[in-house]
Amino acid sequence: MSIDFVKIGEKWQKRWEKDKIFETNAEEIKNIENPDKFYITAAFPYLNGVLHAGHLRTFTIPETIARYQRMKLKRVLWTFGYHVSGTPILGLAELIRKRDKHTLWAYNTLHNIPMEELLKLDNPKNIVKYFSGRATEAFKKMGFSLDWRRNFTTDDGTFKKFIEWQFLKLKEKGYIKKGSHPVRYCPACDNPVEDHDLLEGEDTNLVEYVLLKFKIKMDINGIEEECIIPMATLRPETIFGVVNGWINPDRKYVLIKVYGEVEEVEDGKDKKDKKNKENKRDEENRLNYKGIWIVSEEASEKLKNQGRIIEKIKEIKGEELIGKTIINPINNREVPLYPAKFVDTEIGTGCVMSVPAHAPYDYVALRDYYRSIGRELNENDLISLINIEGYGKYPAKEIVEKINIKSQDEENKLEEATNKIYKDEFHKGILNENCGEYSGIPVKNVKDKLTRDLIKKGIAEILYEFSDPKVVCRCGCKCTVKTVKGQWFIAYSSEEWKKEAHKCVDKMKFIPESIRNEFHNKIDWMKDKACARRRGLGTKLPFDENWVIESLSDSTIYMAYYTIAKTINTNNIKEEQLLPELFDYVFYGKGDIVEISNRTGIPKEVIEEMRNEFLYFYPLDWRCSAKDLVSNHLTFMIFNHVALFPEEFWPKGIVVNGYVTIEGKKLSKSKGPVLPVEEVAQKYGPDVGRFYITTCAELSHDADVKFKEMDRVRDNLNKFYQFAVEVSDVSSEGIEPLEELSIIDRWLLHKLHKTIKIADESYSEFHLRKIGILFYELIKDLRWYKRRGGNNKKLLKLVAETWVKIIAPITPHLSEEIWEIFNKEGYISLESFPESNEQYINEELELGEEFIVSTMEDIRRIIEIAKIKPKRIHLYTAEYWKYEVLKIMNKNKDKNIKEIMPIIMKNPEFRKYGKEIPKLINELMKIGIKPVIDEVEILKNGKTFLEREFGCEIVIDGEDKNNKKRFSIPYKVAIYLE
RNA sequence: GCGGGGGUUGCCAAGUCUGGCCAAAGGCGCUAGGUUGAGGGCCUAGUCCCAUAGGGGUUCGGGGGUUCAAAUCCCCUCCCCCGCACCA
Repeated sequence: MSIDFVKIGEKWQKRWEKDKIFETNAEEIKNIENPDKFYITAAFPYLNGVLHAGHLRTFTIPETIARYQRMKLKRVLWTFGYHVSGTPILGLAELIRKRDKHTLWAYNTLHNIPMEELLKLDNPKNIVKYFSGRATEAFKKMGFSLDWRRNFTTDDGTFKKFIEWQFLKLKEKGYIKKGSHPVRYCPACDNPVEDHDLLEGEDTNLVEYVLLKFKIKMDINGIEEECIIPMATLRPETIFGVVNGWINPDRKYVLIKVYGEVEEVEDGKDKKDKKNKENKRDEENRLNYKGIWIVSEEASEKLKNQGRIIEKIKEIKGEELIGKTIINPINNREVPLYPAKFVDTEIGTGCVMSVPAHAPYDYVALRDYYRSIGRELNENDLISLINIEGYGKYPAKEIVEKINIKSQDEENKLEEATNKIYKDEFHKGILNENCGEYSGIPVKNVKDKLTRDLIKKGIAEILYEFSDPKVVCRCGCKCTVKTVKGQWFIAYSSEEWKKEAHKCVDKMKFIPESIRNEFHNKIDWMKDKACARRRGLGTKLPFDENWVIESLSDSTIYMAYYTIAKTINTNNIKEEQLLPELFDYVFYGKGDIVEISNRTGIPKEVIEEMRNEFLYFYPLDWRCSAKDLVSNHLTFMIFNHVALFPEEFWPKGIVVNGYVTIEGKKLSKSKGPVLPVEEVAQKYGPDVGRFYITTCAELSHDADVKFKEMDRVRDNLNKFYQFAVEVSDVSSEGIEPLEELSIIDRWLLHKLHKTIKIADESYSEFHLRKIGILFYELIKDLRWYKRRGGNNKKLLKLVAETWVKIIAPITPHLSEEIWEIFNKEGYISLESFPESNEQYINEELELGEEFIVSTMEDIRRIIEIAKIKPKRIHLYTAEYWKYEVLKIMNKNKDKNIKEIMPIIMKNPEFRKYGKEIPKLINELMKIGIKPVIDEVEILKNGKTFLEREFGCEIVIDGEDKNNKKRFSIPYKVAIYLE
């Protein structure tokens, strides 16, 4: 007879729902400092598919903890919303509308959507509706104890009002900025390209080239004009060592007039001016003339894409530039332009500066060039700018000679040499006396500062380039880097904001603790984040309706919205009523409630309820998520909280779990496996799924779902059920007083109370795997108890009653079912967690059983090796003085052997065993320093048991046969088989 | 490159913070026995090598060190995974 986990799942879910036992309301606040509440959330799911095994793991963790805290009699707020902002849902709708074959296949088979239903999902609205329905279904089928009145999607009008309020506040605080921003762009599609729209080059990064504006005199229409020849480099510090420039003589270069746009500075105050600024005539005036530039033809396109307006004057061939003099803007040094074929005009500007002291390419190219004009390159031609340990003044020269590079054609060798030199110089190099005010600064620290300084002086600019030129859009066209103008940013780079965020991280709790540091690092790394996009679902920026708030930016403080969502939803409050003043009152207590009530048309009491819900449940106690959100969402959450809420409402803790794979395979929404949550519920039943997913791996580790192991979980839960059924008709009332219980009963009671204690701690530390281990231990203990002859029905019932509560947070349906079988009143979900009683905890009982086990193992071992079938087994406990030694060791646990030895030897009684003592101590160390137990008593008590086990007579401390007794030490009896 | 996490006995996976009960939990697989008379079953024992009395030997990516004692602490080194953003 076994239990149907699916059936009991449905049974109890129906009852819970009918009785609304998981709906939570704030209490009238008595003590804001320490209310009896517990507020936990998980990062809500993005709904472009069904919930999968990864969601199951991340969400079951807080679900279990919520149930545990409820049993600790806290008022628990635990609910879910759905994330639908951004472009993926739009993209999915598009694919379904186009009847994309792969998409239809994936959603039909992997996400389990009937084709008829699937074909209707050709617009975002239907997708949101469909998947939110499926998600809700999945949560319910897994028995999640959620307050559904607080559910919403990020596309709901009411939620959008909340986000508008958030962004207005951020702007007021000066954390919203406007600027330009480089993006990956497809010229054919005329659109920014997202990761999933790429055919090739997903791993490509943007690299910042520094353009150093060298001067050059050029003849234009008969007039000599001063032009700019921008040298592109990744190592701006080498500007101090330039001895010439390189031009590819065979390629096309252009002379262009370059204008930069004056950045519009948005300080949030001059909204009235804004309209004027957009006026065309004004735009002309905002152009900033930057002179005539000479760059490769390809580079001129890039400049155009990256915020410069250009006007072409004429084209020339590279060779026309050869031999001309260019002027280094940092020191006005005049150097010549030489030809070099290695110059790739597709990279940078097609103009390269030559630093032969530190760049192997330059060194070899210059040597080649000099040789072609009949002279030899020597050290006087080089300018050293970096001192580096292990190298002389001219590292490039050194390495070229060392690995014997003969000419520019030896590209592999040159590449190798360059990598080596760059790496060494970057990590170990220090700028030398040729670098003016920068001398003495390590290379690795100088780049940013120098670049900033040079830009400020007007002698440098930035040009973005892909780290790998092969970036191809889905349409087949090569992508470029384009600067988006007028982009809105959240100013996460702000130093004071970072300071607050660090402070918050310092105060928070983290599980695992090691991620705390990751948050600190991430905060330091934060740059301004583009927070709005041209398309996608979500909220429009309240102050610029051309932009939609980007999806990671509209989900940073929504936990605050959960607290009031119930009031908004149940009172059917309309979005128009949710004015910013209302949120100001609810979250800040600002403004006059009567006035706000009049303005919004929301009754005063309702507003007060919202205020109270927020005050009661905030701050958030725990935020749960998988580890992929650490570097984005979770960090943003911290930033936004510290910006928008006073310190007492900052989040208190973050829990991060690892990923999930299925039979070793990564999850994939489009390729599988997915393992929809509903499938787990239907195939295994909710409790089996919940137990497995919370206990199959350590929290922070990745978990690999193995179906076979899930079967085992089902078997073990079933075993527990059988055990409960067996004792269901006895009462746990009237168990004998402790002194009258048998050793093995006392042992079981000890184990039970110790387990409660450990389970309690484990739950509060999110150590759910431990609960699983304890559960398996219980099964093992019960087996041992029976084997040892234990059969106290009342006690067994007590164990069952206690354990059914201990695992209730993980297997609530099974627990309810057993609770009902036990004829208990009410729901176990609302019962209180068992409490451990110290009076039953006695470690010696456990040591005693371990002693029996190890004795049995020893006997069995001897039987096996000696191949004897004993007629009689003699057991000898150790001589008295050996226990005395162990006692001394127990008293001096903190001391090492060297220190203990003299303490023992101080006692003259032990001196006569002088030679034996060090050996004994060593052996005892091996066994471990355990308290002395009454071994004779324990053996006597277990005699019958041992005789049954071995099928022969056991003699304890009888006649010393074969002189065995002397080998006995504490915890290790001497054995003689007869 | 920067930042983070890892490498344990056939496999999965504890142990590492707080050195000694660590030849190293637990699970899977495998082997033997029992129970049962078939059907994902239960129980017991074994599963690095050697050993006819509980012993010995070699192990925890590799190398070195500290210590009476190291999977655990320190130094060096090799390998694997993840993140580096505007994308959820």
